[in-house]
Amino acid sequence: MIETIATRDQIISKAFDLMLQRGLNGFSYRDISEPLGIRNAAIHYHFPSKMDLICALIEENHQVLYKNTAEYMAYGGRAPPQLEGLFAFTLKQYKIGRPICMVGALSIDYAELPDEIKRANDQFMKDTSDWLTRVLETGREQKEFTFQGEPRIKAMSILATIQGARQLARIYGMTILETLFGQIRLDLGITS
Amino acid sequence: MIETIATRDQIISKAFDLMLQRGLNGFSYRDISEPLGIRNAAIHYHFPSKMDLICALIEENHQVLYKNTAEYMAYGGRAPPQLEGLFAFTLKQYKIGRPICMVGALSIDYAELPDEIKRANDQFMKDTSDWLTRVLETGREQKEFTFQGEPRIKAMSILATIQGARQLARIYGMTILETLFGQIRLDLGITS
DNA sequence: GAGTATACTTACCTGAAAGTAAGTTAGTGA
DNA sequence: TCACTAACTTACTTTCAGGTAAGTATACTC
Repeated sequence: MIETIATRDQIISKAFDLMLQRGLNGFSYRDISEPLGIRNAAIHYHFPSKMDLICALIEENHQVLYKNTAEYMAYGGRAPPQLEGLFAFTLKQYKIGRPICMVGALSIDYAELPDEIKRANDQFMKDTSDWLTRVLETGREQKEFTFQGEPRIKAMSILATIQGARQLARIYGMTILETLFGQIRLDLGITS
Repeated sequence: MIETIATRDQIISKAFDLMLQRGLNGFSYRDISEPLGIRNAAIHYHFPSKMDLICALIEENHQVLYKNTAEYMAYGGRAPPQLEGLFAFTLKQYKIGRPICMVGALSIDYAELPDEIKRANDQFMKDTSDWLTRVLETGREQKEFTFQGEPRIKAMSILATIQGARQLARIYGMTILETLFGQIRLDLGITS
């Protein structure tokens, strides 16, 4: 009994890493079971189908994100440190072997995904862009950021840049992330 | 004999579409052979291994790009229309069922790719970023663009944004592309 | 008209993927 | 202590992936 929860958690942890390294179709049950020293059927016991597993991973993604972003996603305070928190989170994920984000991992097969996963993913995107929109609005009011156009669109643009930067980091390594975060700062008129 | 060239071209054309829809591991020989009414072995005849096919697709990507970009990639002239050419090309590709670019299709498995493919891909990225860097330099000299920092880094940042935008377009549809191109224009101080 | 190369096809192979059904074992509760 | 359940394993199935070997039809060459 006491082992069970640990096994389920180990499966999720391993699958989560694999998903954020290789994407939805880039890993198999074997890639999970072998390193954990269990059988494929043990995974099926906890997650009857692969989609059930993916659903659990999206849930896990929420958990990880909210755990890691609670500090900087808090309302109020200065905007620049909140943006820096997003950059730091992205770099940290890269460093611990999770170079792509869940949205990137899902995007290629998005059309074929079940509605449940789509909804969870859409909610995640909405939460993130809502948060960044508020940060940009706050930063503009506080005269910490300067940018043209609507905060919501600028937020999507920054998220797209980070998405793209993570893809480029597969090719060029981590420095491209730091370089492009620097450009985002410059574009926002952050001088320090 | 006369049919042969057509078959090889049909394989490349079909595989190219599939690659830019589903990525490197998102399609099989069957996905190519069935719609063309040929056998898998016919593909193996023209491309002994899948990697041979991928190499040919990268070559095809060069051809398509240079064919489509000859006008706007020409040296000289005003910078804004050249940038618009890149936006128009990206939108066109999306419309004809090629939502992701070759770099995006390869990036997820980049580490495992043979050196030949890596080199070809790196050269492609270099050509593209060199070109965009020149466009930005020209635009700044002509006082058509305003932006902070080095043109090379700003160019990478724009390419990253487009990459990310294409991913987001899988979820939100084509409008997000146009919206984010609009933001890139605003960020470059293009008012018209 | 015979030989040869090209462009395939048919018929196979091996491996791996997801998934299932039927056992097995250890703890739980009555 | 006996039935029950959770958490597995063993052993299997089906499907599909990439790949190969041997045969065949057509056209091209001498």
